[in-house]
Amino acid sequence: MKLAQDEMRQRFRERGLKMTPQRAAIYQALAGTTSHPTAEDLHRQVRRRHPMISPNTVYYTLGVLREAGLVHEVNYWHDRSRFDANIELHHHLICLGCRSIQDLTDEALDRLGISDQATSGFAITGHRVEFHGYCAACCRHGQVETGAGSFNRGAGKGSSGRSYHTNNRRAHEGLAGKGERRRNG
Amino acid sequence: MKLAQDEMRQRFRERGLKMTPQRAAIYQALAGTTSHPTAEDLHRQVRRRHPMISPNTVYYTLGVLREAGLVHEVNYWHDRSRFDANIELHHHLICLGCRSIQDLTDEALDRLGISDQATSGFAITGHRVEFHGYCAACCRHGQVETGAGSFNRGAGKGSSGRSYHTNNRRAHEGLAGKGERRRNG
DNA sequence: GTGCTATATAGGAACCATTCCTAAGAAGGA
DNA sequence: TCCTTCTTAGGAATGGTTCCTATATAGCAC
Repeated sequence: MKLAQDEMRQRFRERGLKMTPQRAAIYQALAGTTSHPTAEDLHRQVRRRHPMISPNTVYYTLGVLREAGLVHEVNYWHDRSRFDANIELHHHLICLGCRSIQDLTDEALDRLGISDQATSGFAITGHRVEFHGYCAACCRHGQVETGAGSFNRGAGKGSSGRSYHTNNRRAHEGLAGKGERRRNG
Repeated sequence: MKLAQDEMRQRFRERGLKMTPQRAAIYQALAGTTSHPTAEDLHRQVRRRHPMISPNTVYYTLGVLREAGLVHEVNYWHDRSRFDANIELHHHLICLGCRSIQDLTDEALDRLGISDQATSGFAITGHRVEFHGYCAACCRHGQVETGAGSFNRGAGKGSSGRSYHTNNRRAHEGLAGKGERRRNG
């Protein structure tokens, strides 16, 4: 959904946030997608209209928006944070193949509860359900894995999704080291 | 639960994993707690009996165990991965105060489902429910926050839990920079 | 408008959990 | 006992994110 400038300005003002072109562009970009982009994704997109914007500004702004309750941050893998401007209660479908995240709204899931005795003094303020599996595209392309424990597999910053397991095998096979990384500057 | 050596050896053998003292110590340490320790926590604990063990070995071993389906990895914040030897279906109580994670078992939650049309072609293989709130200890000590959007707040590697928001304020207040970090060698 | 002040931005350096690389060591089977 | 393969330790590297700082700008008061 494309947000009207006035609507955005009001949301910012209500929370005591200054409105700047960069800030507006970042929030607009996030509000305009349901794909849960990373900070880097957002930076790349916003840079089209603000070539000088720094990653730092994107991180800082996302932090501010998160503090203000205007965006959510999700971390299903340990590689990078992903963001979401949908702050209504909702749930997630997490694809183990391509790592995409889809929103899921379901009133029955919204109403989940558990007995006080099961929580032993824990005061619950909210909840969220995550469903794991394979998105339609991954099902079509046969990305479905059958191995055990496939969720939360091989993330990590320097690895572009390789698992720890490949650690030494790669060395023995003489594969390229740090050359073929994701980043394309 | 303290695992018998035989039981552990069998679990490893079933999955084609070699059994080493380091590996046994790491898995034993994880199986003996419900606190969802980090790799660093485990390294610290295992080092008491294996002073030469390297963090690398801990990371590698946890990766192997995860691949084999013997442990789960969770990433509720973007700071560090946390691990769990409980591989039965269960759910989590996540404290927004001290960031502790408690296991929660509940058969009704285990049976959650959604209609096929709501998932639009997504093939579900599993699910998990996360409840957010404040643990009993944090409730006692008045750690409860009332602000909006308090989940997933200010994580990040270099920050020891400080939020992005403090970025510039700290500079203006002239607080110490990188001196007072968590790590204690 | 103009001026003022607090906050935002950009850029560059730093941080540190995690991974990569490598050689030497150990487990488990023949 | 030997051999092969997987593990370990250590040290270097990686890269998402944060820190530091000077400069720029939003928003308010006049």
